[in-house]
Parts: sequence; C-alpha cells; structure tokens
Amino acid sequence: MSLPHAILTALLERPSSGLELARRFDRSIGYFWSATHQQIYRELGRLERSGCIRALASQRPARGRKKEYEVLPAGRAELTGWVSGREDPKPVRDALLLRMRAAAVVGTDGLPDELRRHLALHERQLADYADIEARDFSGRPGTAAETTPERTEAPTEADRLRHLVLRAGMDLERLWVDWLTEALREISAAPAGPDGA
Amino acid sequence: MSLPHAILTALLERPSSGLELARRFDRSIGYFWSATHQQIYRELGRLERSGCIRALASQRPARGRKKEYEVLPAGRAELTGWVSGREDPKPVRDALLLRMRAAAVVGTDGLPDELRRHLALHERQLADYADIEARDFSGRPGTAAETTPERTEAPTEADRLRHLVLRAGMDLERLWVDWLTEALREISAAPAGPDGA
DNA sequence: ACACTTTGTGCACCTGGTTGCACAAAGTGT
DNA sequence: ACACTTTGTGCAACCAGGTGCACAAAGTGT
Repeated sequence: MSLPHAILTALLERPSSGLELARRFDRSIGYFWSATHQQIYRELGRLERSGCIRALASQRPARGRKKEYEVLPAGRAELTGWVSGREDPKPVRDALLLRMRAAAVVGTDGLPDELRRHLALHERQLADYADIEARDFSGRPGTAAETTPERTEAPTEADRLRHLVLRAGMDLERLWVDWLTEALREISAAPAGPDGA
Repeated sequence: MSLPHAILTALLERPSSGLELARRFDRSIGYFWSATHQQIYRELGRLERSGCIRALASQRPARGRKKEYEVLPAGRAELTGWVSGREDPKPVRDALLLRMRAAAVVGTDGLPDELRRHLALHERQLADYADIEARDFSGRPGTAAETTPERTEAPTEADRLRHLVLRAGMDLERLWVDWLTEALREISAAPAGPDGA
C-alpha cells in the first residue's frame, strides 16, 4: 500500500494534475517507485473519495479537462503516520538470481549474453543517477567520488534526505554492476554444460 | 512469471511433495524468491496440467495424501529456455526509500526507530547468510572475509553458481546495513522538523 | 472546414501474490 | 474409543500492479 503515499508525497512537493504526476514518476520518483498513469488516475480517484486530497477548482470537471490536486490535512496526517509506522522490509525477489540458480541445474547456455545485457543496463542507470546527482546535489561527496569542494549553499535537511535516497539507488546499481562482472568472470572460468564439474 | 520456474528448479534438484517444496522455499530458495504453500500447490497443479511435471505414483491420489512430483522433459526444456531468455530487470520499488523521501517533506519524526529496527533485521539476515555460507561453501573467499586456505574439494560449477547467488544476497544485506547506518548518522546530525533547514 | 497530433483523463480486464479458511489422513496420549 | 496434534493438500476471495484501449479537449497545418 505505498502508491497512495508516493502520490501524497509528490503532491505535497507540488500540486499537480494526473499527467504531471505521471511524468514526475517517470523521473525522480520513479527511481524507487514506478507507476503508470492509469494507476495514478485510479489512485487519485480513491484519495479524493477518502478525503485525502482535493481537486483545485480551476475548471469545472470534464473528460479531457486538466484537473489539479492538492493535499488536505487528512492526507498529510495519513502520510506522517505512514512514515513513522512499522513495515517490514519485503524479502528479496529477483528473477535474475533465480535464473542463475536454475542455471546451476540446467547449464549456463546463453546466460552470459543476458548477463552482459543487464550489466550494460545497470551501468547506464548508474550513469543517469550520477548525472542527476551532479545536477541536483552539486557533486557533494556522499558515497560518490570527490569533486572540487565548491559548496554553493548549505543543503537543507530535506535536500540531504533526498540525496540519501538517490545514493541508495546508486549503491544498488553499483552492486549489480559489480556482481554481474564477478558472475561473468566466474562463468567464463569454466564454460558451461548442464550441471557442474 | 518466475514462480513456476522456481518450482521446476527445486524439483530438478530433488523431486518433492508440495509441503517439502514449501519448506525448501522457506530456507535456501526463499532468499531470492519467496512463496507460500498455497501458491506452490496452485502452481504444481498448473505445471502438471501443462505437462511440465508429473506426480510419482506412490499412492493413489487423495485429499490428505502425500504426492511427490518429478520434472518431465518438457519442464526441463521450459526452464532451459527461460534461463537464457530476455527479461529486463524490474525497476527498484522500495517502500523504505519512499518513506525516506516522504520524510523529507513531512519530517522525520519516529523514523529513526524504524531505521534502527530495519538495521537490526538486515544485520540478522546477513549473519544467517554468513552461517549458510560457512556451512555450505566451507568459507571460501568470494566476497567474504578470508579464512584458512583449507579447500577440502574443488567446487563444481553448480556449487560456484549457487555460491554466487548467495553472495548477491549477502551483498544486498550489507548494502542496507551500510546505507541505514549512514542514514541514521545523517538524520541525527540535524534532528528533524517538518521540512528542512 | 478538415484531418492530425498532443495533452489529458479514465475504464475494463488480467495476472501474480497474499490471506483465510477448509478438509483429509496419520500419529499420539489417555 | 476418543480427543488432540501434526502433516499434508487445496479452494475462494481479495488486492495491488500492469496492459490495452477509449474518450475528450485543444492546438496545428493545409
């Protein structure tokens, strides 16, 4: 049950219409919670019905008419509660790891190509994040490489938290890049064949 | 569509009944793909109907009667194809990162406790993996700390792949431990308050 | 006036995972 | 003989996310 909270967060940062939200999900928010525009509209409807958000009365509602939403006190309260609440981390569920495990049984034929493909994808994603970091967080240290110590302005608490989240994304991509590299070396060391030795 | 493949893999490693599979999912398989026993039974039914697996004729089927399955050639072929096929990595979707981002907007009240709780959970999981590694892979190097170079036997290819998968799990847990530690330091540096500065 | 594209909203359906519960056989204690 | 627990199988309902498609208004070119 995270999508409504993702939307509330986005709406608190800036009141938006459904399509604007969808675009923001494709960018900054999407790197830790993705959603399609259909999901977003559906959820906006629910949030409005439950009194968490309200449509700004810019134009009277009609099918193809833009509709902007803002968060109501109830919505903010809901979000505040959710942030501090308890919710266990969900167990890992990764298809690639599963495929690797399956390859231990049926052989690694064709796997290396797929691993290389994933490697390229993760390298690309990492590079994109690095760009975002350079743009939005002016290359401050964090986990990243060091740049010239040209701090323009002391970052706000909110900035530091957002940077932290981005860094988690970068760390994850780096993890996969490293792991895939290691996996490719491991596999090429002893080519393949159904089941080991 | 990974659960059927997870089951095929498990069944190839050793023919089992539904409950045995469920138990194995709670242990080794569960660290990258979890499933409840209900899911497993449902999927076993589908796999049998589609000719990928077959029930061993130990007893004639009845409601409370144990039923063991083995993989048929069609099932092995299906799995082999899946291993080498294309399947993009799914975008990250992590509720904790989302909550952190929300905290940047509504404040970090109550968050540190939750972060500490997650930290403990991940440390625990990492320790469990380390135990498994020591038991099943006799503490060979990998990403882990070095032990005495007492290689008992050269590992098979299958062993090395399974170890690789386990190491990915360990790397992930380590990532969260490190990130949570950093996050806690970052937050305690400037206590809280709704929105930054 | 007309077709075409872009921006914007939304429904209907499907799928995979989760929860709750029920049913059946076999073993265990009294 | 009886109740109780353990082992084992399974259905039904639900829920969140994903896909496909439709509809509406406004702008753009000819």
